[in-house]
Amino acid sequence: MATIVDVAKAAGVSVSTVSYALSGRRPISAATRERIHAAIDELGYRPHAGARSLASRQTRVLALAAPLRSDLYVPVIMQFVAAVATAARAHDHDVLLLMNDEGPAGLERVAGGSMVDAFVVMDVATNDPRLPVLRQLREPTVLIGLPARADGLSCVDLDWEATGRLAVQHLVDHGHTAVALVGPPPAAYERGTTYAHRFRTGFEVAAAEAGIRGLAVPCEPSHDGLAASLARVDTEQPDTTGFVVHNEPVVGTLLHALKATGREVPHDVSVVAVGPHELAEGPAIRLTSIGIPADEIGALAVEMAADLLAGRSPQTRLVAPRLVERDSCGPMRA
Amino acid sequence: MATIVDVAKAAGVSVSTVSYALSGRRPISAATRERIHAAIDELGYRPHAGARSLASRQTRVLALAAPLRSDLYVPVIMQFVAAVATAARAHDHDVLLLMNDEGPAGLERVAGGSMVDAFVVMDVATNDPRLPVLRQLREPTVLIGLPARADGLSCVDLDWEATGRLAVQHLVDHGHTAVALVGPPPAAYERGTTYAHRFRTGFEVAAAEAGIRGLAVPCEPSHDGLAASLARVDTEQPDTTGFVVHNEPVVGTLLHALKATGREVPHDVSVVAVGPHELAEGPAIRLTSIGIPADEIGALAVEMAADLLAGRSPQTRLVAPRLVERDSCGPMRA
DNA sequence: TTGAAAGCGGTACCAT
DNA sequence: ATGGTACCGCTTTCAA
Repeated sequence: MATIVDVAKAAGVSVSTVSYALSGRRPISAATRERIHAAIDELGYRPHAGARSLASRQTRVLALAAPLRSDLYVPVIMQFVAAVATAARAHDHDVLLLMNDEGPAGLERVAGGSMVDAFVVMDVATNDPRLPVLRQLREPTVLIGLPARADGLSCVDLDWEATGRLAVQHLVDHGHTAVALVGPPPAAYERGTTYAHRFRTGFEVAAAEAGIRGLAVPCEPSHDGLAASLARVDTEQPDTTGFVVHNEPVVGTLLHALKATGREVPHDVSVVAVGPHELAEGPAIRLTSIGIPADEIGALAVEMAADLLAGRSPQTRLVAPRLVERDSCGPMRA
Repeated sequence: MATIVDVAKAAGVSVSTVSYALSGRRPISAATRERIHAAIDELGYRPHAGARSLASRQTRVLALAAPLRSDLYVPVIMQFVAAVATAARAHDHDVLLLMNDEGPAGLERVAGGSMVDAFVVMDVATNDPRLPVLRQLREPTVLIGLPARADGLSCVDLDWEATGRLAVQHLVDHGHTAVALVGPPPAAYERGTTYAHRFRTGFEVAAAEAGIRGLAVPCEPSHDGLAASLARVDTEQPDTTGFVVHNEPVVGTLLHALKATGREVPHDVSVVAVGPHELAEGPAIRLTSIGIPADEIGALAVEMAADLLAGRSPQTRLVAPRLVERDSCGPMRA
């Protein structure tokens, strides 16, 4: 492997000049820069990342703590990961992948070893045990999610409460007066995953404000789970005509179950889905849906990490939900 | 941040002694080791990864090149990623995540910068443009997949051909004489993804050897795509009674479509699915399926990378498929 | 505009 | 069993 010394020799300059030519931190004459770049190309020179991080105290690597566990909807997780990785590359950073199951220890290990410049942390719980650790670290953090207390840390997420309200509002606009939320599994609520709670809160608040009935039931992501949840809705609020599904895996199942029980979408009942557009486009009936802007949020997270590295203060940004009308919502049947 | 010098001072020894106490590359008296570890704990010392990699020429980081956006079934990809990350940690390595869309350049960048010790590469195409690059690198590579020529590189994958044969054999055992493969989308075949071809080959060979009819049709992963593929089967081989689905997203759709056209599973037709067990357990009918042992393969990949780093020669390992009988296969109807 | 050289924090060789 | 120290390859101050 060619080193900076080799490049310097080949270009007939000092190593410092090569270094500066690369970093642009001091003016270099065009001619010199020319020769240096020629030498670099010829030798196939690449700076040694370790040496660089040792001398400069920055790694150009971002740690991404992701939940590779799969009680979450995997395609969306993956979209976040891809978005962060892509954005990181656009900022000339690489991504070190941390699995959430390593917990706080993993963060400390990576930070202590000076392996990364900053952290992006996904799947944040209301009182996440990683938060106190992250606050102590020398490296800045961006959370994807919104914990109870975010002081000192940047946060970015979909505005889940607004999302819940938006879903209800859409059904209200269509005249529905009894709506149900088929939500995430009980485990998601218990774990303190903030998005589950915030969405349900938005759902319930909007229903109350609109003066309609709203029933929220959690749902296990399986055929039987959906059947159980739907049965609950049919029992506790039998005249429900508007459904909000915040549980990707059961979307298809719900549609089949509704049809099987003689309810046509959108003639008899309306459905608003929350999830990626593919999910909404997949079924036979194209679903009116609210997307999860994972790409945008992931990119923002990296942007905000860059801001923190540039010395700016932590901030919280909530992305507004956007509803796409398709074919699954109609006026309430008389 | 405490450095090794601080630790040495605190323990009243030389830095080399601290270094050796940590690496275990030379004997240290129990008493000394004791004092050193006490000092380390007290100071919260962590070796600087960059300094270490500079001096030792190894990073304890593994690069994982993963397809983060594609027509592949995301949950399985994720399972591979999780398995590799977990196994890497078990080997005291971290994972640097590379997205396949960076292509060969990404590999060269990371290798050139001495950022990793080895590569694990997913989603390998028959004549993958990354292969020649990987062969040139100083760092060893393990491919998850099986390209046309694997010389110089280690490979690990499910034995897809055996998987295709196993699926057919199971249907043959139940007396079926006309079977159909609902396969991956055309794009997967065109991209030269090796598993798509190998599976179909196994399917076709086994059908031929058993003297039964076998029809393979690709399938777009959507409601309409499945409808089109099923229509093709119904036209070209109307008496088909055995289905093999090698296309996770349409499994549920296929089941509904069969029912909608009056075919009961397993009474009228049998179905063998290829994919994770959750997929097989999800639908109303529990599906007989052949799993994709992503955890095992991911762990093996890391194991094999460790082998290469230890100086052993590249090898190819194909994992045997395992079929789990559930409720979707019955004897052919008379 | 450019060069020389002192670190950065470890590892591992050479001594004792 | 332990210590001293020359690197590893780059960044950045200090000088010119």
